[in-house]
Amino acid sequence: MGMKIYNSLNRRLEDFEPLNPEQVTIYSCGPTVYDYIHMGNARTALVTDIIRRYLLYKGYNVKLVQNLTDIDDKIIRRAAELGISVKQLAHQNGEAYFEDSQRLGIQPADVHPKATEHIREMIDLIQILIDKGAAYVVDGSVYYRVDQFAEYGKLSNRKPEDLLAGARVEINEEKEDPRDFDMWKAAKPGEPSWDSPWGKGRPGWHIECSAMAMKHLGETIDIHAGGEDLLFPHHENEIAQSELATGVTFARYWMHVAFLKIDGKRMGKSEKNFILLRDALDHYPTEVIRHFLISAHYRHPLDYNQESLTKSEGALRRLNNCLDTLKQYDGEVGLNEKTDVPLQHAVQEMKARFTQAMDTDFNTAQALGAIFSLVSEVNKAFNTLDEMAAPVLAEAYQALAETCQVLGIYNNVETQEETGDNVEQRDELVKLLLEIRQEARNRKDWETSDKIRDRLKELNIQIQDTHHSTTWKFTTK
RNA sequence: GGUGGCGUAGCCAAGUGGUAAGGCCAGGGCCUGCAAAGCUCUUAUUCGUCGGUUCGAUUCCGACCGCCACCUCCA
Repeated sequence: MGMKIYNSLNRRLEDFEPLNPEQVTIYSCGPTVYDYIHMGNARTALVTDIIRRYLLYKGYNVKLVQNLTDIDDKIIRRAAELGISVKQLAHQNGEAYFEDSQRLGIQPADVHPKATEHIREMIDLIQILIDKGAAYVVDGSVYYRVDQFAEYGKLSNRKPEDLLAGARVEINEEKEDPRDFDMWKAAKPGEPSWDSPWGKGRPGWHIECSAMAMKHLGETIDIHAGGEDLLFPHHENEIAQSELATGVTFARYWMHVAFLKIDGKRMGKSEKNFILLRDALDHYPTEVIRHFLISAHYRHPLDYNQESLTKSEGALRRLNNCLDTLKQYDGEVGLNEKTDVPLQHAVQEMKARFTQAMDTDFNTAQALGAIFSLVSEVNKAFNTLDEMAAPVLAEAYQALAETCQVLGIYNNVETQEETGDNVEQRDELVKLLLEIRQEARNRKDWETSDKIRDRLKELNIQIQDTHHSTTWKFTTK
C-alpha cells in the first residue's frame, strides 16, 4: 500500500507520489531565533523529523531544508532590550536551537539556510515580481499586489471579501489594498539594513521562505510543513509570491501541525504560557518527551501537562523493560521455515500495522499501538517459550528496535562509555554484592538480602530476581 | 462577521457504515521469602445532545450545546 498524506491545500487525504522518485524534497518552516524554542515549536520540528525518518525507512532519498529566520521585528526588539547586536542574538539562539533539537533526537536538516544569507536571492525574486506587475514600490518598501494573483486564498480557503469584512487588517496608508503584504521593508533608523534597488531595507517575512526553498530545492517542492498558524497568511503569501514568479506549483503537499496546548489554550510566545524545550529536557528523557509529542496524531491538538508526561514515562518503562530483556537475544540466528511459533506472526503483524499506520498520514498514535501490542506478545512469550525460540525473539527485537528508531523512542546507544577498567571493576563489584546477597537468601537471611537490594536501588541500580538468576540494570531515577 | 477543527472509558488517545487499538492509573488473582518485572481478570451495550438517511451509524447528513484555533507577530 502506498502512502497517503493529508494535504491542507485540498483538505483531503491524498496519495503521496514524489515529483522525483529519486528524491523527496521537504521544506519545513523553522524558528525565528529571538529566543529559545518551546515545546510547541518542538512538536513541529519533531513531526518533520519523523516524516523524514519514515520516508528513509520506506527507502526514499530525502532532502530536507529548514530555515532559520534571523532578521525580523522581534529579533531587533529583543536585541535592543538585551543591549547586544541583532547578529549576535540570532547567532546565539540559532546555536541554542541546534543544541535543543539535538537533545530531542532531531537530526539536522540537510540545509539550514538563514534569511540574512539569502538577501540576494530575495531581491532577485522581488524584482521578478515587480517586473511582472505583481509588486509595487512605495518609499523604499515593496508590496505584493494580491489582486494580481487569481488563486490568492486557495490554501486558506478564503475569499477576497472574507479577508476584508470584519478582519483585523493592518492599516497602512502605503498599501493599494489592505491585503497587500510587504516583501521589502524600507530601513528605519538604527535597524540592520541591506542595499537593494529600492534603497536600504530588509526583507519581509514571507519572501525568505519562497527564495530559500526555491534555491535549495527547486521551483516545485514535494512537502512543505509548518505549524497551523502559518497557514495564513505566511504560507498563502509564499504561494502567491512563488507561483506568480515561476508559473508552476510551489509545494505539492502542504502539511500543518496542530498546536500544543497548555491548560487548554494554545502554547504561544505571545501568551507567555510556554514551556521551553530545554527545561522539559532537564526533567524528562528525550524518549519520554518524544513519546508524549507523538502520542496524538499531528493534526490533533495535544495538551501539555505533567500528568501526560508521567503517562509517557510509564509507557516508555514498559517498552524498555521489554527491549532490555529482548536485547540479549539480538544476533541469535537459526530461523527457518520450520520454526513456527505464534510470536513470529505477531512480529509480522506488528510490522504490517506499523507501516499501515505510518503510511496513513503518519499516524504515530496508531503506530505506537502496534508496537505496544507486540510488547505484550513478547512478554507473554517470555513466560512460555523455550530456548529454541531465541531466533524468533531476536527477530522481535529487530522489528521493535527498527520501528522504535523510526519514532526515535528507543535509545539503543549505551548511556555511558561501557569500556575501561572502572566499568569492569564496577560490574565485578555489583556481581560480588549479588553473590553475597544470594548466599544470604540461601540461608533465608532476608534482612541482609533486602538491605543489599535497597542500598543498590539508592545507587540507581535495580535488581530483579528471576527463577534462576538475578539481573541488574541502571535506572534513571 | 468569515474560515477550519475538536467533543470516544477515571485520565490520555487510535479507529471503522456492521457492532470500540494502545498506553497510564485503580482493584482482584497467579508468580515471588518479600519486592520488582511479567502474566491474568475487572473497567465504554457505548463513542457531546437531538433528529434524519440506512437492514444497520460512534462512523454519513442536519440542527443544537460546549471547547479550540486562524483571519495581527507566533510552530
